Amino acid sequence: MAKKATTPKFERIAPDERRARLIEASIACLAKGGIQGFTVDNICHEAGTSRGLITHHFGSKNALLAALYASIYVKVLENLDRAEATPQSIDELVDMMFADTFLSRDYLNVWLALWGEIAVNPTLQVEHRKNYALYRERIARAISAFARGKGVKVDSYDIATILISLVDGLWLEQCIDQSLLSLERAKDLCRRTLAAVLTATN
Amino acid sequence: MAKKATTPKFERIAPDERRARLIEASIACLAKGGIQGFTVDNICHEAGTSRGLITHHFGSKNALLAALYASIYVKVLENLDRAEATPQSIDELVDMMFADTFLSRDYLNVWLALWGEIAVNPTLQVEHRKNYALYRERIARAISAFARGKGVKVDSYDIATILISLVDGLWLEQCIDQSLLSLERAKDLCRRTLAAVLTATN
DNA sequence: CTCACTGTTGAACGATTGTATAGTAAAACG
DNA sequence: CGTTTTACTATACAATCGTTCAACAGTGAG
Repeated sequence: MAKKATTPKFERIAPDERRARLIEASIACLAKGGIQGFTVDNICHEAGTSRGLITHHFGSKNALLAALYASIYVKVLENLDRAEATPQSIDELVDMMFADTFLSRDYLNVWLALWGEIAVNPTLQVEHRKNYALYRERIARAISAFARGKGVKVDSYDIATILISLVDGLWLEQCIDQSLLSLERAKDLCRRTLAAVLTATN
Repeated sequence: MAKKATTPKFERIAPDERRARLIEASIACLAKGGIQGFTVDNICHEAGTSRGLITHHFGSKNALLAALYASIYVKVLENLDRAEATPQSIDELVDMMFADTFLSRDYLNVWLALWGEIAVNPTLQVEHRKNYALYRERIARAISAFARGKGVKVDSYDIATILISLVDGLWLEQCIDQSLLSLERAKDLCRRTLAAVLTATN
């Protein structure tokens, strides 16, 4: 036997990178099995680590869930910023609303689990309040810019709230059963509603 | 010791009645702790029975959840039938949408849990498809009747889909954090949107 | 009253839950 | 190279999970 050329028994990486991987694995588990699939066993198996790492890096499973929520909203806001600042048409505006990766059907169970937790967990509630305000802020700005371009004066915050709720509702119904409502028809109905609301405040 | 006047050790009631009570207890558990609170221990403690009864009356916990879902939708449709057939104003129509007991904040976790299950469980998916169709049917009829009264011609199914989604979305946001959106403001935004959509198709 | 029926109990089962912890090993530093 | 640090593994733990099952007991029929 010459030199020891054995492969390392485990990969030792920076804590931030490990945390990111555990969050990613957790999202996959949530997507697959909802909050019931969000177990230490599932997550660590998905991440390819042993079960001790969640406690080591997050302190508890609940803390991991909170970190997961924060991480998702960071990305949602980033994606929004990457999108065009001022949509030129209602089509563009609606597309922007539906564009986000996290509004894919795969994430239905993720959002359902998070919403359920937010309603119960005070820490997440505070986090949500902040994030939702930021989210609505940007949507309102986009609406405001779009309306100004058309020479229309609107209450952008009200319309942003309507639009967000409508998109959430349509997305939800479409996720739950696509045969009842396709994504394309959901967008269509959204465009139609938005057009009506924008001209009504003319 | 004279006659035996001991209180019975348990209450022996008709299977249907027992099933109803177990479903009621299950709803309470779901409301309190989401799908994580939906455990045999919790449910039977809430219902005041021993743990064997769920298997005996439903076969399994999952079957109980399916029965619960069916039971809720029966009541939702009943409530809708009890409501005025043809709303005379947009206010009445919107009030009708928000009126249902099951759109109380207490039921947020119940719906989140059920939606998560529907998306996964094929049996519930079939059940949902049927129920949602019935639900939309009645909403569409109400819209149609209302519009006819106003002398307006509308595509009542499209508008029903929009209205249901909007109500769901607004209700959701309002449940998750009331400080971001109150119920009264949600109704207000709903009225405004509905009015705009109805006049736009004029 | 006696018997059959069955709604109901409660203990027991193995599997799985989240966390604590002792020990291992990879990487950084001198 | 040797030492220190700490990311990491792996086991153990009590608690709880859903389900099974044998025995109990309330109720109506005969």
